[in-house]
Amino acid sequence: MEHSHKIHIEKAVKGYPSGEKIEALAKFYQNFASKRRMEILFCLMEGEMGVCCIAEMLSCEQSLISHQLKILKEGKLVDSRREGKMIYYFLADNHIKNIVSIGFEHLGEKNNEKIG
Amino acid sequence: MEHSHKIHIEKAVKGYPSGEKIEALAKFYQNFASKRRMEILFCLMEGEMGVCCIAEMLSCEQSLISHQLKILKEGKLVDSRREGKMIYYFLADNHIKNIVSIGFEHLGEKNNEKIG
DNA sequence: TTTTCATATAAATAATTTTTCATATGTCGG
DNA sequence: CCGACATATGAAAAATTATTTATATGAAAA
Repeated sequence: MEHSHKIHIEKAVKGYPSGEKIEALAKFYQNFASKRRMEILFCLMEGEMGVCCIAEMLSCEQSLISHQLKILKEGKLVDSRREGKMIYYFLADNHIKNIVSIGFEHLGEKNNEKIG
Repeated sequence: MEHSHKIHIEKAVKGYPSGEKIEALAKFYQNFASKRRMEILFCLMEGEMGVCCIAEMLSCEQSLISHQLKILKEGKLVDSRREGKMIYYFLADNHIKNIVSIGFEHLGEKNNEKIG
């Protein structure tokens, strides 16, 4: 569980997946494919946060954030809990953080135009 | 270089990135966020392939494939080389394969509704 | 129970993306 | 050079997604 990802990866790519799987995968990545949602995900990286707080941080309308949170929740990237009137959202699992980070790493490397 | 991704990940997530970086990241993931493009990427997983061959495999128009390949190329996910009249496309680097695979893994785990 | 605050939702509009269709470009064989 | 094939491209149409606006829901406080 602590060894390199490589092993899993090799396995995952074997063969040509079904149309359904490919579609699901594209849909999954769609969640990460908007600036707004990515910003929301970054807000939640440090821990849970209420809707209006997110809206403030990103200086945009509450209903917009609600809409995007709904998408993220349907995609199981985030989950929420209620506490009084407030509803706190949080990342659904560590994978999400990792996936964001791997993209981040990738862009970093591209920008550094690595020589090695 | 062969040890777990974890270390990089932790580092990558520290702090709140600039709007530009977040936008770039979202744009990067956008490449993976369409069924069509994901299919193309899977076509190229095994090796390079010509445009018309991809179009045949995915049974859709050549110009559609060209358009999508252009997007993928601009995003540096793929690159191409000419050989006579044909133009062969291939994945730009291993990262791409890995990112697809990690999403794949993730969906797999979700579907298995892991207990552990 | 009325008001207020936090959030959700529905419907309309705006913006973006995907697909198609027609045509252009580049390469090869003759 | 010409015709045929592989690919690219531009512009219009179709489809999808994001944003706004207005309103609804639900919990708490008065």
